Amino acid sequence: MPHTPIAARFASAEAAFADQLRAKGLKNTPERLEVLRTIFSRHAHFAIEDIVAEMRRRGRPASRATIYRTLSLLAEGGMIREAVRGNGYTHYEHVREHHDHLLCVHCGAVVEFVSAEIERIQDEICRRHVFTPLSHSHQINGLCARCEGRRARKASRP
Amino acid sequence: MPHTPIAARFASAEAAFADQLRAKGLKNTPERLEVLRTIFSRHAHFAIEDIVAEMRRRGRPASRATIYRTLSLLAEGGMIREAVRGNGYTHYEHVREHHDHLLCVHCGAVVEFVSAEIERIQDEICRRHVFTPLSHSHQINGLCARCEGRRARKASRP
DNA sequence: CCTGAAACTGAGACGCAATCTCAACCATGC
DNA sequence: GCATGGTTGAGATTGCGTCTCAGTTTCAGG
Repeated sequence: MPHTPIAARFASAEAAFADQLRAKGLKNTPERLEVLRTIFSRHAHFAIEDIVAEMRRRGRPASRATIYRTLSLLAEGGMIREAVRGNGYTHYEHVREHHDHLLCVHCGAVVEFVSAEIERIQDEICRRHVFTPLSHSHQINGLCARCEGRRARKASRP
Repeated sequence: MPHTPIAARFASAEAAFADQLRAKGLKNTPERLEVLRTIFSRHAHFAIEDIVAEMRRRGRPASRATIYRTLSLLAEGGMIREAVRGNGYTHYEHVREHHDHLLCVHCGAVVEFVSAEIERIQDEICRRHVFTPLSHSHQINGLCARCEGRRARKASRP
């Protein structure tokens, strides 16, 4: 196993997960480890089906129940989070530095954005409402430059 | 702040809805009108079940299918919008001035908030990405004061 | 007013993501 | 050994939301 940045993050995630499990008196099982590895080895955004498929491909299949359970644990531990809801099922993503999403409703493109200022204001709002934030989703739906251009070119209704 | 002219908005919503239906060659039925009235007569936020229950109480029951269909039409016409997703089912709300939501993941309570500053930053972000915003959802999930207190009390005796 | 084509409704079947159940299965400590 | 207590997976279950289709209603044009 080479010492790349990816491998490093990978290892620390494994360690963090192990700690979390130990702290709760839960067991560090091959299945759980494999879910973690599958997620962190490649996917930035992913749906459950991606994980199911990839684990099967790797010859380490796990049941949906186990994957859902592990995903909950990982989300609890702050290593992944629900990213985008809509269109039927939920997408997750690694937790990296925080960011939000622009979603093109026409072509489905996703652009990430970050705004420290928005984060700050959110905290302020939560304080004002005596509310303990756990997560948030901030998603702007609209048209990316290309799709907007394409639509403008077409004649629009009167 | 002036008192909201509920009756006026009500009438204009009916007219707007009628126009929308006519424009699409759809029919203005008692069921549709009743769904509109039920929504606008009281509910700021509501789930489908609220509408089902209230229409039954009023002696004008409608099937879930009809209600879902009408809700889609109203959303299309911009009179209501999906407000909060999570905890299983979707909440809708009237379209009024814009605002966003705090959702208590424990008891399901919803608090609204507005931030002109956040709106401004969003516009700025869209400009920077040459993105045409159509709608957005901004939702902070966490624990309201009451649920946080309850949890803290419980945690003190594991 | 009629009348018929087209749209609408309701009951229930269905689809589907997510959750739950439970018996068999470890891993660990005594 | 074997008892304890968490884990797994297959499949059942839940529950929101959508779809189907036969019977009903609307409304423009006669």
